[in-house]
Amino acid sequence: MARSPSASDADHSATAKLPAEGTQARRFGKTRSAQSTALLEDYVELIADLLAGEGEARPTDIARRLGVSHATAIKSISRLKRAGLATARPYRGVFLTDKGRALADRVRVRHRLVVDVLQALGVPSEAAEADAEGIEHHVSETTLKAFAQFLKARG
Amino acid sequence: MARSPSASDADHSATAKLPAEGTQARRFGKTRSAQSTALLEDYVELIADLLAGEGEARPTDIARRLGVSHATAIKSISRLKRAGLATARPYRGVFLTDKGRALADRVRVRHRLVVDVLQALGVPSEAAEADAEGIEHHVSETTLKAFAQFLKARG
DNA sequence: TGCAAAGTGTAGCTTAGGTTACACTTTGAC
DNA sequence: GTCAAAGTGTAACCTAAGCTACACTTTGCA
Ligand SMILES: [Mn+2]
Ligand SMILES: [Mn+2]
Ligand SMILES: [Mn+2]
Ligand SMILES: [Mn+2]
Repeated sequence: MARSPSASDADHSATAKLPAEGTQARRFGKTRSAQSTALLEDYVELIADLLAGEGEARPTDIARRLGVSHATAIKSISRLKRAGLATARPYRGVFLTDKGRALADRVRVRHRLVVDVLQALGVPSEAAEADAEGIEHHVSETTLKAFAQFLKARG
Repeated sequence: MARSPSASDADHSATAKLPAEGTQARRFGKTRSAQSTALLEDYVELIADLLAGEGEARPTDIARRLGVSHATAIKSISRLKRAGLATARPYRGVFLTDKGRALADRVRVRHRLVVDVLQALGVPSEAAEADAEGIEHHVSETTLKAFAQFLKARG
């Protein structure tokens, strides 16, 4: 088609609000990759909590808490194993590897921080908890630092 | 297996940090459904921006800005059509329906607000823009109101 | 001691979202 | 006017994540 120059060249756009193509693509790409790790993060966080709270993490408990079928949970646990985050033997519950425990720790801290910031901004606690469950996976290290700073400065 | 009572009954857990099963399941379910609309939201927002800035929204431009192949963009545009958010005729670009425009407006306002709050918290602008691209899809109406309130109160 | 209920695992299906490869339109430039 | 390059559409394939249905283990309790 040999790309018409009429509406696309340079920056003479009406509102001048579109970011550079590559910049925008990089941002969306980051978001997509965050989504692909979100599920792993939620699983390891939950498994760590169950292990700490109940002494064991069983597929059915995990499934019930996530609101999915046990079959779905079991398949995701396989993905955790493939990713080197968890171990599990048939009928014997799920455990975290060192790597899984390390991830769970980071994820738990981040979750807490996101909830605290939301509440500091005046978000009611149930909304803060619910929204944090999704937001946490998209908060970069840079943003995390700013959050910590903000909470500290604010007492 | 008849569920052993030993470690699961009541609330006598060690750390007492786990939310009620149903509450937690509801939160995770909300997050999952937000993820399923995130892609639609990003597409309509981008299409609206392209229409405003360039006068047209073509599959290849959309694909380049999202950082995906044009084939992927075209398939997602089909999903937008199925959802009643967009129209498109072969080789003729993409347009938004009234519903699509309305969604784009809401999404743009929300995107802006999230970026502004992040920056107000001290997040550098590129990180704010990048993180907002993911965060925005998980911000509830309740949280949105709190954000607006916070920005107003703070000048 | 056994057996039913609960839990676990697997198979088969679906949708979403991504890819590459290839064929078909469109259109600006010559 | 032609025609090549750019854009568009479609097919075939992949993985992730969800589901239901069904078969197999485990284990508390009668
Ligand atoms: Mn989460
Ligand atoms: Mn979490
Ligand atoms: Mn977005
Ligand atoms: Mn956005």
